Order: sequence, then C-alpha cells, then structure tokens
Amino acid sequence: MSSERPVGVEQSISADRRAQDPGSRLLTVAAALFRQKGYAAATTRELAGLLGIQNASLYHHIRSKEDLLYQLCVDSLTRMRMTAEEVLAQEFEPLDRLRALARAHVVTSLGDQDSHATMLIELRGLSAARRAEVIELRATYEAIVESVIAEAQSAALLRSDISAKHLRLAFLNLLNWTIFWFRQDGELTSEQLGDLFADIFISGVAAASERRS
Amino acid sequence: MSSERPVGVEQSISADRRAQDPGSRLLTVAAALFRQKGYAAATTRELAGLLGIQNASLYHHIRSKEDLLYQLCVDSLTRMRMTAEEVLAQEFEPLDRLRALARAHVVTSLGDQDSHATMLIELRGLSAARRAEVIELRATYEAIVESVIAEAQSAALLRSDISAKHLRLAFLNLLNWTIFWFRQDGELTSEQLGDLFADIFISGVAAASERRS
DNA sequence: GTCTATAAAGAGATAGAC
DNA sequence: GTCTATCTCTTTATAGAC
Repeated sequence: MSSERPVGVEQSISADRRAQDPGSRLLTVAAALFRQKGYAAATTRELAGLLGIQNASLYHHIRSKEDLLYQLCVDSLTRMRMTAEEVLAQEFEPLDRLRALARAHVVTSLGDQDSHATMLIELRGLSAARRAEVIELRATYEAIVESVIAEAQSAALLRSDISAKHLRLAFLNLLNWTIFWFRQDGELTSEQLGDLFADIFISGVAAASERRS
Repeated sequence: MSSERPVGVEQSISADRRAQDPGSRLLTVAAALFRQKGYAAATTRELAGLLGIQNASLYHHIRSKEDLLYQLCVDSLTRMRMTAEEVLAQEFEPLDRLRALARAHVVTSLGDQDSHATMLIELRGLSAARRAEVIELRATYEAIVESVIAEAQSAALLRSDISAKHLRLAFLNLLNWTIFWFRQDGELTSEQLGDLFADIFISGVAAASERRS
C-alpha cells in the first residue's frame, strides 16, 4: 500500500489523526466516504478503491460494511463523552461549565467532522440492536449536557420557565447543525464558533435577573 | 386503489394535506418513506407497496426515483419561500420580521416534516445539475433570512460585531435541527417552538444597547 | 494481506398484455 | 392505470489461490 494519498474524498480527512495504522486509516477513509456519499450510497468498492485495494481485500479487515458504521458511531460518541467529562472535571461554576461544554462540543465534533456527521445522520443504516446501542450512547452524552443546564437553572442563572430538556434541545440544535456547513478553511475556527454559540445561547436563555443592560 | 391506508410509514404523514389526488399522494408517501429509510435505502418496490400497487405501475406516474426526490425538494423550498414572502409583506419592524420569520420557518418546515427533512439531508441523491438547482433555491431563501437579520443590525437592534452571514447560520442552526427530533404529538407545538427559538435568538444576539435588565 | 473469480440477492427501469 | 414478467446492472460478501 502506497503511503501517498489518493485525491478526492480523502482530502477532507483531518490530517493529524491516526494516519499510519491501517485499521484506523480504514475508519477515517470510510467516515469521509460515508459523509460525502451517504452510508447507503457508498459502496465497498469505492472504499476499497480509496484504500488502494480490491473490494474482497477489505473483508480481511472488516466483517461487514455495517461494522464500519457502527464503529464510527461508537468512536465518535466516546470522544464526545470523554471531552465532556474533562470539562466537568475542570470547571465548576455552572455557566463556565456550559460555555466550556459548548466549546468542547463544537471543537470535538468538527475536529472529527466526517465520523461525527455520519453518526448523527446515518443511524438508519444500523441494525435495530446496534442502532439502539448508539442511541443509548447519545442519550448518555445528552444527559450530561442537560444536567449542566439544569444546574445553571437551579442557580437561577438560566430561565426556568422552559424545561431543562427543551433548553438542551435548543442548545444542541444550535451546535449540531454546524456539521452541515462548517469548513476547516472557513472564516471562523471551530473554537470561535463554539464561543459564539455559547454566547448566543447563554445570553438567549439567561434568567431575567442576570441580564446585563 | 383502496381508500384505506396501509400501516407503517404512512402513519407519519400529516393528515390534512393533499390526501386525495393520486399525484400528490405519491409525493407525500415518498417523502415519508425517504425520511424513514433514507433516499438511497428506500426502494421503489417499498414505495409501490405503500401505495398498494406494483413496482412497475409506479413508472406510469414518474420517470425515475430521482424525479420524486427532486420534486419534493422544489416543493418544500417553494413553500418556504412563499411563507417568508408573506411574512415580509405583513411585518415591517425588523425584530417583528425576524420573530415572524422564525415562527414561519419552524411551523412550515415541521408542518411538512417529511419532505423538508428529505430536502435538507438527501441532496446527495440528486444529479449534479438538479442538486445545483435546489441549492440555488435554498440560497434564495437563506438570502431572505440574512437580509432581515442585516436589516435588524442596521437598525442597531442586533449586535454588529458578527457578520449577518454568521448570524444567519446560527439562526438556521437553531431552527433546522428541530426536524430530527420534533414529533407532532410532543410536548410543544411547532408554534411554541418557533416562538421559543425566536426569543432565544433575539435575546442571544441583541445589541448591547437593547438588552433589558 | 491481497488477489481473481463469482455467488446470491436486490436494485431501477422497461415491454407489452389487459 | 395496473398487471406479470423480465432485463440489466450493481450490490455485499465469500471461496480459494498466492
């Protein structure tokens, strides 16, 4: 296998991560392909082509195409959860936590844009059992987000006339759609976007008593 | 063709719209199927089955599966643009316009959830030429949104340190992701969600001089 | 670990009868 | 407008050699 990179889909792969080890390279290339074409429309032949091998050779490394999707989803959500837990270990003031969580969410998901986008929108490609597993991982992550929001509500820092659940949905709305338009070479970095969204959300749902004039 | 409805996918079709005319019923059922399974994974045989006809009979009504996707996208964006233009004809104060636009966007897109979601996430299934066409329609709509935001910035009602483009992206982030989790039988109506998101966004990006204490 | 060859199933779409 | 029958192509995955 040549160490030179083919053109096309693979250009969108973030250069810093796991480029050497063949198993991880497979996942990275699969994520880029799945995001570009969609999981169902992406073929194992295309994937093999990007890796410079024949379709049949792929099956020495994986058991099925679905295994790749599943692994991408689990990896992506594991990274998200770990990053969120680091935030909770470092920040303790509710609004600091929420700001840091927004930033971490945006930076981590966009640093991993191919697999994160695939995880978010291609769940339908998984078997019912695996889909349920991934949805559970996602619920675990979202529960962390919701608990930080509820904490800020308890401290009277965020409005409490809307449930923590719906504030969490609004928060993730604001952050998640970014995967559809963010470009690494765009005008704003993921850090800047994370800060901006944190700012908009916190100002947007601050408790009335907390609003600055 | 029986007038009784089969079970399954079709349950998610909004009951009020265009249920009689066979051409529109086809589009409605296709939208529900495409949203549930994804465009690429949905088969024409499944679609025919939902309509109570054979696969081959489908081709009396359409020329190709892709035609359906294309038509859904165009219809969905046409509805969005018309609704936005009605808002502009009725509201003139910048923040009233923005509020009404948020509400209209949410209500219209969720009233049409299957085809709107399909339009937003299944563009990859279109040929390059048609994809470009739909992207152009979407850009037209988004330009309306951006112009209303820019108008509010010019009136010093929204912060101007962030470009209208990025405020528009944040605004649509907040609104669009709702298609992934909204349920017609959920706790909040689309009207309530539209108002909530308008509130969050406008409070979140209000100009400093406009913030209430 | 990769190859050639191919199996087995399913896809979109068409032909032509009724 | 719908049917049965079928064409043609592509898909995921496997067998077995090297």
